[in-house]
Amino acid sequence: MATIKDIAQAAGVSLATVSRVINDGPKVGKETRKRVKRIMEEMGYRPNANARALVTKRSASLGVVLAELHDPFFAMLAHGVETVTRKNNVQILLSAGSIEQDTERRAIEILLEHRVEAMVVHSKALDDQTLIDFAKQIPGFVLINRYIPEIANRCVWLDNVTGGRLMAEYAIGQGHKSLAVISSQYRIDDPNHRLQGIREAMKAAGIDLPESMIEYASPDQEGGELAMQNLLATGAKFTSVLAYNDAMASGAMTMLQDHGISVPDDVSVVGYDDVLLAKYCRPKLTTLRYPIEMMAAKAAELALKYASAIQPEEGLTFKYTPTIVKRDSLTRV
Amino acid sequence: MATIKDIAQAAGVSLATVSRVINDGPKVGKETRKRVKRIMEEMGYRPNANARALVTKRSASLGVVLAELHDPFFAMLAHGVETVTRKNNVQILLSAGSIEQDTERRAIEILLEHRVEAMVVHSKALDDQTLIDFAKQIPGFVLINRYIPEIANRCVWLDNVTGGRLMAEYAIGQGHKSLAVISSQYRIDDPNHRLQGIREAMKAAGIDLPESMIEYASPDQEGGELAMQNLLATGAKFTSVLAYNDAMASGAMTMLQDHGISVPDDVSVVGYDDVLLAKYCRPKLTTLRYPIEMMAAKAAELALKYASAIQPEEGLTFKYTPTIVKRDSLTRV
DNA sequence: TTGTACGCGTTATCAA
DNA sequence: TTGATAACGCGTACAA
Repeated sequence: MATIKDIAQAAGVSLATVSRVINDGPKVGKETRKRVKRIMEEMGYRPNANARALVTKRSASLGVVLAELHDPFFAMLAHGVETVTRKNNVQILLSAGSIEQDTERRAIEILLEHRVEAMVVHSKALDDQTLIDFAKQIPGFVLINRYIPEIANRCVWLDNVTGGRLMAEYAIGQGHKSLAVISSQYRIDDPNHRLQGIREAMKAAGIDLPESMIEYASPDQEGGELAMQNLLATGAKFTSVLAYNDAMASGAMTMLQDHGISVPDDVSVVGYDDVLLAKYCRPKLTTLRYPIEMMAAKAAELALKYASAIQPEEGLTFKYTPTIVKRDSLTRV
Repeated sequence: MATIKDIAQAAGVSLATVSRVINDGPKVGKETRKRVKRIMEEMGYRPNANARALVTKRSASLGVVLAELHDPFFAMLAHGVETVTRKNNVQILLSAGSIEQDTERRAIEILLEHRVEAMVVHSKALDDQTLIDFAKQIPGFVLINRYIPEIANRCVWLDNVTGGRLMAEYAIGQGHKSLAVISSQYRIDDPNHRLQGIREAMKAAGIDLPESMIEYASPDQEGGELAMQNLLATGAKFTSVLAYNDAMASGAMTMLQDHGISVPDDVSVVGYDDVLLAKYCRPKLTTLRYPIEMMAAKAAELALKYASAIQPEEGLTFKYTPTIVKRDSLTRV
């Protein structure tokens, strides 16, 4: 591949001049500029981003750490980031970290080695201190879906406690008095917070939530089916089910329907996340909107801003609150 | 950030020695190696991937060009690529190209500037010749979801003609004699090929397919609803509908149900792609499995292989054929 | 076993 | 308006 040197030679000028032409720098003769451009074209010249990054210490790339790409949720996240990187002419460097300490740390380190300017990180496995250390070390380091008080202005997160509360309050407001809950078996913050919110709302309404009405399973369609199966097996009575996410809600609905139980006429179901399938499944899912795409865009903007020497103000906070999306899977009782 | 020079100084050795330690090179004293490693650890040293790429002319990264990340289909594609890059310790550099000539070309050029070793490209807008030129220029250039005879061994693609034929043959085999078709309004190859396959199968069965039984709309849920609405409005009679993809099929089912028409009892529906929602929607969608994840993994493997000087044999071809996934949206009639 | 010195492709500083 | 030239951080012959 042709280098700047080849171009200079072919054009009969110096490296410096070519460099100026490439970067639209000033002080280049009109004629010279034209000629150099033509030759670059002819020789199919492409600037070497690596060499450039080396000398400028800026890589025009933003790193993204996430778990599984085929999860629609992460796809939305990536898309949110992409909308802002595109606007800023920045490339995305992906690093997958499958919710394990070692791989998550490694994912971050790899991005560091590539000297990405900024970084949007979705980490559930690493402990607070490790992330705080990274944040101190990397100006453009922003966490998404996680809140750590010490680095609050680097966190873009969803208030899951309020989210849980909203789910329960809505169901209760629609007359439901006996609720079941389907939660995730992974004891990370998210399910804990959502559950906490649900508990708060139910307590405020004077409704009991015995542990027997909570089922834990893997946070996907199969988990939802399994959890519902277990719930039904206990013979417990309930008029509505609050699920950890839409996939579980969908699984729960399937299992209910397989048992000849109508949704929402016999049992109502509420999801969480509002991913694509919430609109596609039947009945359409009443759920909580998790504005992940918007949040991811915000995170990317912040990361880029912080990276370009604009240091964060101390008091800032980027908390988002989910909102109820009323569709067809919950009915008044 | 500490450089190799800082480490050398701190450890009282030369650059070369440190470099050898980093790359697990031979001929380094056991003691020295240990000491250097300790100091690297202490100083938080991270090799600079850009500098390394510059001198080795290898970037340990694979570029991916695709349209929209939030489309589950592309999310699967990205995931397929990711499974093999992970195994090979290669990073993914993303470049989105939203099905427009200029952005697609630009996306490829950007990856080129980053000197990615290999490239998996999903391009629908660029013309054959442009892609052929890129392929000739870049050893690790592989196309996915597209077939160009001149560079057959760089193409990983799905046989959509056969796919269309399979859909129609299956419906016909189940006794359906009056079929409607919902196609995409974008006149790119994919819908054309699928339609062609459908026509072939119907012709072979001696069934007519008048143009009035084909509706064209945008290839998403809304498009599916709209197309079905139009179909119903014409008053035409049909016992089954073949859709361009699962999203359209899902939209069509919704619209049918809204009109009190039962699926599959009154009208059967067949999708294409077998994305997540095919399992989630009700009734579960009978559809064609598009093994995009496997294909993407294959493409990534090929790209990496070709990039590492192993040049493709001439005769090779990477054609995949979809298969029918029988679920609940089509019934015998 | 270790060190020296050059080159990778580019930008940026200083002269001319 | 242009041109030398010194970095940038690293790998690697070659020498010691």
